[in-house]
Amino acid sequence: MSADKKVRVRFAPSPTGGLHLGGVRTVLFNYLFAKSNNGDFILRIEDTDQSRFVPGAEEYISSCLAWCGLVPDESPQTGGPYGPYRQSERKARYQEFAERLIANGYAYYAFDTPEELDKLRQLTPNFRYSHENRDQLRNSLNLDEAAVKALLENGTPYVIRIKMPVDETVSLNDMIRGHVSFETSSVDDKVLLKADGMPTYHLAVVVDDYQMKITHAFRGEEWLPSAPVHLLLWEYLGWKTDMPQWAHFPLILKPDGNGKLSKRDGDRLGFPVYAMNWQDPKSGDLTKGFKELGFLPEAFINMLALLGWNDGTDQELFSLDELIQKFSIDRISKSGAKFDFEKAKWFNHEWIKREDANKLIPSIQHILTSHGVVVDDDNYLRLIFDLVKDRLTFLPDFWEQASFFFVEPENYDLDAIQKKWSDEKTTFFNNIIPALAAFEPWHTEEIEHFYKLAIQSSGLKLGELMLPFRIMLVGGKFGPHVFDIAKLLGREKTIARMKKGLAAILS
RNA sequence: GGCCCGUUCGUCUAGGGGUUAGGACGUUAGAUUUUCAUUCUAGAAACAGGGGUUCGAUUCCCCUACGGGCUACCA
Repeated sequence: MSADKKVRVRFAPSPTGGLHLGGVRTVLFNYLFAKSNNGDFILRIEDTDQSRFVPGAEEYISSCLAWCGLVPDESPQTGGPYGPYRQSERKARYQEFAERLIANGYAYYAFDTPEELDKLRQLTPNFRYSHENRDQLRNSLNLDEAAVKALLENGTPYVIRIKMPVDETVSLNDMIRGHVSFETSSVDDKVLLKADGMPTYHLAVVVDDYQMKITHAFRGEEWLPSAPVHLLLWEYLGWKTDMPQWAHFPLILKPDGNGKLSKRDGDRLGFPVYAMNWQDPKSGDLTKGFKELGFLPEAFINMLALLGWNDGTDQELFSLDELIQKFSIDRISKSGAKFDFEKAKWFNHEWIKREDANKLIPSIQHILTSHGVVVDDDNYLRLIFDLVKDRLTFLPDFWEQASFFFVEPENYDLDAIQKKWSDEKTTFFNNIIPALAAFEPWHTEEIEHFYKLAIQSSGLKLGELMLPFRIMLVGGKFGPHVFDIAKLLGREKTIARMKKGLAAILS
């Protein structure tokens, strides 16, 4: 790759269901690399497996990227100069290149049926379709030309396989792992073109990366074993000088034990794995996403970025812009990272605290609406949010922490105060309620001062009269500073709640 | 089984031939908040093992162990 080429990277998911957090991290690293190099980020849909195609999955993936703020420069939706961006729509191209490989002796037709191969795999331990036994199978390597021609002409289904060379070493210089090499003899003759005329990943990724002028090909570590196939294809197709630079990202592992994190682990351990809610169109099953749980996209992105990458300092909180500034591939670690939901929660908490409240108001409004509450004063909502945001792990926690501002308490935590109640306290409240009703100005500090003064002159203890006041306004032993609550509730509601609360205590 | 990748506190990680091996999450203990949470302070907690190389290895090399990935007409 010459240095003056514009950086172009791609994320190439297959539209088979929910978008896994590992997928989002791959997107993120691609995106950060592209944007930090003034490059383009491309979304390409790998829909070559028709049997696994799931309707709606492509749109879902785009929505997830949009929510995360990782918007592609070119995609099936937006188009671009190197389309189409769906592999199913590029079908004809692959056939042509597969034939070219055969013509040049780098690939061959294979007529073995899947059933025949299954049988062989059962019968022969460690069966591989490779140089060791390809001359005993039904393919154009051992069939004579006329026989092959006849098979082709009468429509016998076939696949095209790469002919892996014997005893060669292919190697790549991975941007994360450095020099990695493979012996070609130990690699199978992978299928390049399937019987339905669609390419497999191996062919498609090379053809598309070439035609879309991809400069850097990043993917998960699970692809490393098939890298020699791709390397050879770049060479055999005559494009070696245009081959992208490779990087294989470490895997995201399950929190307990080891192994790749899967959707099942999330179900089992009680946390989301998908970026957004995903409803399977066939089964109707709904899988929860980070978005709907109440994660801020900034927190989700930040958490993912730190799973396998750091900037070398102690900083852990980064905005997307900061990440673009500071990202570099060579600070990605080589080893897999276990996903830690506790830490993910911490990131969200931090982002709820630091995010501009105005940005969150629409989401807060949405939460209130879902509980049947309408608040038309955004400014009032912002004041409340600022008061309770320290106590939120997820955005929807706002309801538990602040609903009493909008809905009068129905039940009171009477256990906390009733048994220590006294006539003196009743007298105190009977006096303070009308006094507050006339008190000016209705400001936090002034109310607090006035209330405490009243306690003093009553001869009662401060501690005995704080909690009852809180229970009257809130219903329970929680919430922010009680005089802040009174202030925001307003005089009228405060007085009404005190009266109602006192009645409940005395009942 | 074969091939490939990896290994620093429980977890995410910094570091790198000579350090009291640093930070964060979680955890423990205190303080503050006359509610709860937040916040603050302090503590416990790690270089997989064995060989080299070296005056000196957690750091470089090799082996072993362990873990993971791949091994489909799936990506």
